[in-house]
Amino acid sequence: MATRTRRPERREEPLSREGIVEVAIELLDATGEGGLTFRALGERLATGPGAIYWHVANKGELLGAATDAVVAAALAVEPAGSPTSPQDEIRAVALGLFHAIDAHPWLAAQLSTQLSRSPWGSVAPRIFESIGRRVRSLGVPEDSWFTATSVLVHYILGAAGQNAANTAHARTLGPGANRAEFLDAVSSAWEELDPDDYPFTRAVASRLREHDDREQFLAGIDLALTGITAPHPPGEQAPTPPTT
Amino acid sequence: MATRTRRPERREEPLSREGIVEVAIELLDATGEGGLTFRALGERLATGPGAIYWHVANKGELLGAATDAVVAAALAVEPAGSPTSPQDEIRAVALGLFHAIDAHPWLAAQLSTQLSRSPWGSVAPRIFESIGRRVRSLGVPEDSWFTATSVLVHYILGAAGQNAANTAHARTLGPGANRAEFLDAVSSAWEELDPDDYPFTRAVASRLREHDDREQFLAGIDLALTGITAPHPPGEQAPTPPTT
DNA sequence: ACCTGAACACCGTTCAAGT
DNA sequence: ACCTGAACACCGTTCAAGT
Repeated sequence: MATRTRRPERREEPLSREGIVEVAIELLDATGEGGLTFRALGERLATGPGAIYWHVANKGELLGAATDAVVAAALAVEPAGSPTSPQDEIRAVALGLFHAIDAHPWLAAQLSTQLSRSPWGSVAPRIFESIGRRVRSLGVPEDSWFTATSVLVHYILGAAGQNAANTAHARTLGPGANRAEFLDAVSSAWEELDPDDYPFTRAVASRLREHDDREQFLAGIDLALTGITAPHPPGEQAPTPPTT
Repeated sequence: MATRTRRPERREEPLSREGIVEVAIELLDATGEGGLTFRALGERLATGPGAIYWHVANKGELLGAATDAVVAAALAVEPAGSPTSPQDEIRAVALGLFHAIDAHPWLAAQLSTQLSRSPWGSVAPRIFESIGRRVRSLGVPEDSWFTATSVLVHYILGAAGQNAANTAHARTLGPGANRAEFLDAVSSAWEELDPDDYPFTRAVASRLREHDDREQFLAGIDLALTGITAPHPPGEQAPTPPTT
């Protein structure tokens, strides 16, 4: 859906909103959030900055459309053949978003913007629905649907954003530098914190060094799932049977 | 700590980094992220844009310093007199951040930037330490310290950001409009989604209308705490006794 | 209907010149 | 040491003019 045709170097076809969004994503991937410019975009599309405004209202809308396209693609790859548990499906959806954010680091900031700035847009319901549907299948009481889905979604986006930043930073450390070297640097910085003020952070610093981001991410998902499916959350009633 | 002296209209004292950061926070609160400008800041400080660069390297550093100051203040208010449980302390710290983000809506985006873009800075360790220390007191196995703290921190920042956006949006809806009216609008938008594609989102839409943000936020914290303190997370060993 | 590109009103940042 | 303010190299956005 995102990889239809190579961008037209000389442009035989007229501009289209779809094509503009596609090139915008390429530009964002290649140059980061600051690299998306109406002038740079115009250059890649062999036109001026003004032409784009015929198809897109402003930069915010363009970023929103790019975000929606990437998220829709990431959430579309779920049809696993064999029947799976809701837990496994939630892990799969979470990993889909994890990889999308890793492949498009600009997505992390964009997603928080979309979720908070325009919850009525298409991005928020898409993610919410994808996770929430499985939460419902988990058999948690209806009272907890919203809370449980919120915890999962916020964790997924936050942790995936963290991971993507690690990947991105590792790249800037040098050509041969990898993620392990970057985590090593952060770990060292944390180990040099004041022992009186930061005992905990110092204690987990070493763990940062050896941790597998994907593994770590899934551990967080499982921890949230444990809370969601626990007999009854503190101060709440016992769960009702599944409603599927 | 943030409200020392009113800004010097004619400036008797020389510029100071501390004073600049203080006025930057005022400007951010009053005009939002887009309103913080070296020119606007210079005007409030009765100077030109160039003068600020003597005390602050660039805009990023200024935003980082503003974020750190607000977060430090929010986390400093924890000395509850009576002895409390780690759970209560985590709730208190979470609420402190919740209110700080509500009072300074620009903080939400800034915090994700700080956490992912500069984990070696002061903001990330501050938050991590404040939550992590209590997680440790909960008696969870050391293996889970990092995961548990991550889940809590990501949820807190994500959900608090969401809440702050609701507050901010409600304000723009009109002078008399309140948060309930805004949530009502989002709720209505969700109820008009396609029933085949968005059954879950439609189902929880009504719940959005009646929900108390603070209550909702704390319910998420409790859900995470349930997962963290559950007998043993799936695929992990049994917890070890507390290490405090 | 769609595109062009100059022009406008901004930015962050630099830097010679001042005190 | 610290400040001033003009200047530079950008932005997003608009809009008369073209096809």
